[in-house]
Amino acid sequence: MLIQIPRGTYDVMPEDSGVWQKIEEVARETCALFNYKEIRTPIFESTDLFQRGVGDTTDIVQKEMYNFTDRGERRLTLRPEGTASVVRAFVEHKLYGDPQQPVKLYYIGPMFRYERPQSGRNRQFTQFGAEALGSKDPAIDAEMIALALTFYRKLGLKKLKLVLNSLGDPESRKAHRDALINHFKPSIGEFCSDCQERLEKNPLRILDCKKDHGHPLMATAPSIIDYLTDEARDYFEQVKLTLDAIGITYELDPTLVRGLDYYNHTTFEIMGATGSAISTLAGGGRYNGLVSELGGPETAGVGFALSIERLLIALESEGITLQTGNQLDCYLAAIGAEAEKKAAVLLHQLRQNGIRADKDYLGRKVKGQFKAADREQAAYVLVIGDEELANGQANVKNMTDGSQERVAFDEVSTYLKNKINH
RNA sequence: GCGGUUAUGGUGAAGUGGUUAACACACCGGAUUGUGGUUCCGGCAUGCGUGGGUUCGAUCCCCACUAACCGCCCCA
Repeated sequence: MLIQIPRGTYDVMPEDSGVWQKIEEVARETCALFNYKEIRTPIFESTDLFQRGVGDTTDIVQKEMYNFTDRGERRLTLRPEGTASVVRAFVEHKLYGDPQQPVKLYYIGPMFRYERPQSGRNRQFTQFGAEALGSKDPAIDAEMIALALTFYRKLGLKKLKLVLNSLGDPESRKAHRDALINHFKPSIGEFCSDCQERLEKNPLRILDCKKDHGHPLMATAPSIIDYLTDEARDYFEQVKLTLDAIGITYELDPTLVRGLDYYNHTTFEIMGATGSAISTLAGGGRYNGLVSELGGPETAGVGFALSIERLLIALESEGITLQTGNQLDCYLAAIGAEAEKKAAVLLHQLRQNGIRADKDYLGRKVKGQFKAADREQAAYVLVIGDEELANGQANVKNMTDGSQERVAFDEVSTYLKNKINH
């Protein structure tokens, strides 16, 4: 039996890789615009990093990690997300001592979670994320959001919705958590089994439940907003004011909870238009305790991550086709053995002059060579036969309008360079 | 981890318990002895996800497995 690709993974085939390259290019462009520098960290890390960073009680750590032991008995994990690694590197390389503060970083790369695959959910998926470490200015929370939105808009997405919430500082969170437990506990028997479990583990999640969302206690549940300390409330106000000032609209959702333990204060999600149930394109927020949790000095941090796979779904459902520009400039069609030799030489010359060129290697007839040129969307076809060899000129055909011209072999490169703009 | 649907060539898909598994697109060749995107003609699955079983015989019936898709949970 044929060996198949592992479950939940996929190949990006040549016909699609141009789109991926384009997306990555726009991501890098956007980061340059916002002055974020790339960081590349390993694809696997110590299991401990994620247990401590992401949080031991999260679903990610409890059931979705790809863990393995290497030959040296080290406990390692394929990274399920990017922030923990970035913070680890930040601490390990003592970037908190860098004169350039805050430290603004981005990454693009594969992440791994053991999950049941479905639309927009894979076991290996690709995240583009950014992190700003070392500043607790609410304006940088807004910058993070602006970066993600700018990236999406550059790609042409229009149907975007920003959802915003604040989880407050640890003090606020604790007060709210206690309030939730008190609110639901007396009648928890009326809720689904999942919610009963959530009561002690993570009462916030009860508010997310789809089964019980009609229960009267849902509407009257205490909102985190009411439990924010003055300081946390003021911080959140500043974030909103900054967003208002730069014209970014948002929707407040006090039930917006993120799945990773490290979040506090601002959390946000960007939703997009997708055909199916999953519409969260990006998620992020502030994680002020994480750096010290991982052994660094008390350092503030904000970040987001977005999935390229989900972005592709959103692009498709908005009917956007990215321009990739992988077309060939020139295809050489040769007739006869002598012409074949000449074509090989010309081909090399064209390429050295920066012209994307190719020729036939299957001994096809002229017609077949033209078909091949057509498939490659070649802008020009250079025909070389006995006649051309005799007078030292190639027959250059413009494939768009069908016109043909004779051009001396020596001038072909210059001729084509003038016609092609890239 | 749970539930539903599905699995035939490069692609989309029809089909039957029994000699050659429709059709369309794509591809290859020819008509057009040196010119693509139009037209016409021809070629193109010893094979119907994998492994078992029932049967004289299975792509079609039964079981298991695997995978994909959709939903739940959760998330990007």
